Amino acid sequence: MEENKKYYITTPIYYPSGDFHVGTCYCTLMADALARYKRLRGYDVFFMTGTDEHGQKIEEKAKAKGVTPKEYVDEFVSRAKKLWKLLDISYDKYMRTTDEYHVKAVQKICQKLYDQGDIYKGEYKGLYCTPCESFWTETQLVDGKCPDCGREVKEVKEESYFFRLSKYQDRLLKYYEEHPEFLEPEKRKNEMIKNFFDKGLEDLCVTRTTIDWGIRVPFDPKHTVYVWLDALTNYITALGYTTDNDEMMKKYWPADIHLVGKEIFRFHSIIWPAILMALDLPLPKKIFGHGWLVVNGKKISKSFGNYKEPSVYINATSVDALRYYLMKEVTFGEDGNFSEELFVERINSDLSNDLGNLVSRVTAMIEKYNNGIICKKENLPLQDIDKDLIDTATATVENVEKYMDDLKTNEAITELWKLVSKANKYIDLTTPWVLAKEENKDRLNQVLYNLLEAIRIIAIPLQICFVDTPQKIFEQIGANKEETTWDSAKVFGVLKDGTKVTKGELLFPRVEMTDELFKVPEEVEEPKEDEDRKGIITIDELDKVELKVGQIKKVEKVAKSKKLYELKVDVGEKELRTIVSGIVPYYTEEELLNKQIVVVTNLKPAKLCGIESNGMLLAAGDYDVVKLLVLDNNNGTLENGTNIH
RNA sequence: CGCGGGGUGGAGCAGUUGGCAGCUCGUUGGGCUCAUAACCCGAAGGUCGCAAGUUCGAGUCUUGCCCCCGCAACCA
Repeated sequence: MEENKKYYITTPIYYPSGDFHVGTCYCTLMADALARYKRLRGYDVFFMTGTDEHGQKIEEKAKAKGVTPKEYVDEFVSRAKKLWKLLDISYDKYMRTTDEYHVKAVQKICQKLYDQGDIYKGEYKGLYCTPCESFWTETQLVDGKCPDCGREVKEVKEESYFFRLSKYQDRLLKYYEEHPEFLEPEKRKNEMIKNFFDKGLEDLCVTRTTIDWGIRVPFDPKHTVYVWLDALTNYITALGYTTDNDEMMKKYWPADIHLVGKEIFRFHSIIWPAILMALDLPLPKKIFGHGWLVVNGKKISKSFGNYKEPSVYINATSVDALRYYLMKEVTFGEDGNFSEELFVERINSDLSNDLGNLVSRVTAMIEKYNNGIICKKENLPLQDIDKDLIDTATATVENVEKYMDDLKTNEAITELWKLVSKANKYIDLTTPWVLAKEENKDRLNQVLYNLLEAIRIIAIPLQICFVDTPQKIFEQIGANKEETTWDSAKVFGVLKDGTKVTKGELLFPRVEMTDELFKVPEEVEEPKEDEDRKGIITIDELDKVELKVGQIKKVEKVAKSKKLYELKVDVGEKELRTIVSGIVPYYTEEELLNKQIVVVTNLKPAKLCGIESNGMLLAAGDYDVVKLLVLDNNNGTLENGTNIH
């Protein structure tokens, strides 16, 4: 067993521009599980999470809310901490890039890199939209114009400082080759090499003059430090790097694992190691890029209607249930599917039926047949089924260790459930209720004791994943502290004779899937009020909208697009109107042909995929359902071009 | 030819270095009554997207094609 070993694990520091959803929780929960595992194994764990609080977006968000950037991020951080508390995240430090020590350390790092020539002054060339204050690349432009506002962009040269990333290309590649475990999963490493190294790394722009909300560059204060040197460095500044008090740095660096989402894997696998090389610091041992959660098969997004506050799931079930689902159902490193139906299914079958029911039936029998007292008989012969149970139990923890060390979290959980299943089967094979009837006390007690031991051995590694349940189990089976240590789970026969067992409340009550279960509580609609008021129009304004009966005469798919039809519509004019409409997923060409529909005829023309659209079809629905407003005209009396009031 | 991920029994997934195709749920027949209508045993159900190739042998390697998803674009 490794003595006095340390384990430094980090999540990314989150950017306070959006809301947390189950996907964001996923990363932190997995990091938490790994941290808990290492603590159980006796490691000195330092687990850090936090927020990346500078940058233009924050400035804008704060402005929109009418608060200072600092007030804005403070508010966000307090919400984040509340969520982590709800999820029982066992972080040791919450890192904030606005903290004084970080700001100072980043400045020192910049200065050092500048002094040694790794940062140099250059020119950043880009296409800039002044009203939007944004840079765009050629490919992002729409018809050569700003994709946000449609206005002209101009080429701007901005004085900037660059980090000599290209200088480190060969060293990085060599490092990857010599340390195959450095970047995982392997497919993501390959992606990096293929996408970036094969093309050659370019030097990296690390300062901006257009952003005010950031750390000042010490040798040129009109510049602020851009995200790379500000955010990535948090992993070392939090340990006191560059300060006199750098004991933490000595103790915990290099990090054992940076857990990051696949979208920021690139920064962590290329830029961050290069910065560390420049600072002459050892590299983290592993950077793991996990996948994303999709909800009901789709990316989590408010516009898909599949976004919910994580608390909705927790309040309807339990923290342990959510933690279980994410750890068991998602293959670590791959994308995973979260669906409410599957979530309920897992709770009922795995947690209620298998685990919860096992504890329930065993504790009930001990109370019923032996007044809740454990009777340990040391000298009774073991039958084959006993040996089988004991062998499985004593092997379980070592298998869990093996899988956890390989970051195969779902396999680790599966391993535990093999023992759950074995114990349930053992009850059926030994039929304690028959033994009780036959008054075969010795065998009955032996069987019940074996079952309690199996439960104890299950509950110990369960602490990796669960935060409440293991304690409840320990209380029910009367296990004390020494009987719940990690190593005690490798030994069968730890619980003492005479221990009191108490059947407690159900660990996991079955959950019924209803519409109400995961209902989002009615929100006080704060920002909407203003919009509503703005949304009210007068009858005169309504009259401005010209609605006419139109008939679709010709339908053609727009080749370049997945969603667009080019329609020729008769609205009673000499020529047919060309209208481009994004309803390919909802209607076939045949369905549309000759339909009479409602058309907005005085809408300003717009180009879509190069085709000018002159009007708009009215339709009901959102992303899932779209139904055109089709006119009921079975007599054929309604003429195309008729006004609609 | 923009980049990437994926297509495995009804559903959700696993399949490490190529070697008789697995898991959970669901369905179905039976057993049990200690337990949260829970538990246990048995059964049905797959030409592993399509086609070709390498091989004694391919879900696993190569090539081509089809489809889905994400980024991007766009959603009038």
